[in-house]
Amino acid sequence: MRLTTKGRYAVTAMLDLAIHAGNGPVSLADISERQGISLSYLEQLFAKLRRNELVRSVRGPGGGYQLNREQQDIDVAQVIDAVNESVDATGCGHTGSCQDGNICLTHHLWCDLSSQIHDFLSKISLADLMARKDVRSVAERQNRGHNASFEDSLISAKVTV
Amino acid sequence: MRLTTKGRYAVTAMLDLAIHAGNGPVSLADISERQGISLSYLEQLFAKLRRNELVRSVRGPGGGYQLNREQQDIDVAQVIDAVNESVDATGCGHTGSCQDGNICLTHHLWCDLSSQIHDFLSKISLADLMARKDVRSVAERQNRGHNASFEDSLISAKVTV
DNA sequence: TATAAAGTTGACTGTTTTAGTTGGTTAAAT
DNA sequence: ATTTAACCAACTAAAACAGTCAACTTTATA
Ligand code: FES
Ligand code: FES
Repeated sequence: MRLTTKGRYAVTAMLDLAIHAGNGPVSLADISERQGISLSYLEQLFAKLRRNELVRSVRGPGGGYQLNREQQDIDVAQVIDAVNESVDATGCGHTGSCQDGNICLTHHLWCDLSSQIHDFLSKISLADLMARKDVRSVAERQNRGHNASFEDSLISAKVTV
Repeated sequence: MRLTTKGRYAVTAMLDLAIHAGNGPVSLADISERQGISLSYLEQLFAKLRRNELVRSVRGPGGGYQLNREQQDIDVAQVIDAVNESVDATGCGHTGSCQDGNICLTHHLWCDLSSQIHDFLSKISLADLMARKDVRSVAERQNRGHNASFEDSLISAKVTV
């Protein structure tokens, strides 16, 4: 199993997208600056997120990305799966064959663990994360010194630029 | 976070050790053959397991490794930690500083996930695994064609070779 | 219509980790 | 003395990770 910066970046970026939704599309350049993630790396990640239909893109000036579903309908497991191709703790991809075709001694343990992790992550939506106090305070900090504050972006929702 | 074959091998090997305990020390060569794990790789893993006092070694002919505690006092989390140095899902090592010194947007999420995984794995001991039907049947299969059957090894416990 | 902002794509790179291998050296039992 | 097996250190091939770079397409707007 691998949960590295790739998956973490993806979730962080999606959360950033959720937080700054309402002002039209969010550009990767903005996310890059706010979250400190390489722009080119974000491009790779969003290519996968788009293929998995978690985001949609708007090209051209003023373009960027938007969530393709409601915030409560996107959970963390989906995001990680999209960039990571599975949060699987088994060595056999659930086929039960890492002992020259046979099941190994600990196969069921890793199956259990996998579903444990997946359950936990799939119960957390972007909306849930948005509601957390710690997330909101970090988001506010990140917006200080930028074009718009967090409060602004909440208030000015739907106002065309 | 990383849970790869390294951690899986370690748990599998420890479980093999637990299953074949009672006949005196178990050699890495036996584990290697039964579990299909490279002998040299096992040596590296057991060096770490020994440093973490999960196993003790007996050198010389007839030597090998033994569990250093009761089976119910060794849990899966301890084994993985020993070879992996932490099952940590955060990018900052719990220090809260992967945003140039500051806490990132998703820090708490990864902290929660880390403790979730650790909790799950630390509640499973080698004794628990031994008791599982799927483990016992795999162990029996692995012992067919070898020097001693699983039943034998249970019965002939304490009988010096 | 020209320009610039943005997404899209592919190839490329340095580093780290994995999963080993090779080749020895001790320690203990026969 | 020989054999068995743990111990140890250095090395390696392959993969994954994290990121860069360059070229291209689409589209808003001046
Ligand atoms: S992990 Fe599935 S067979 Fe080993
Ligand atoms: S994961 Fe801890 S600060 Fe980002």
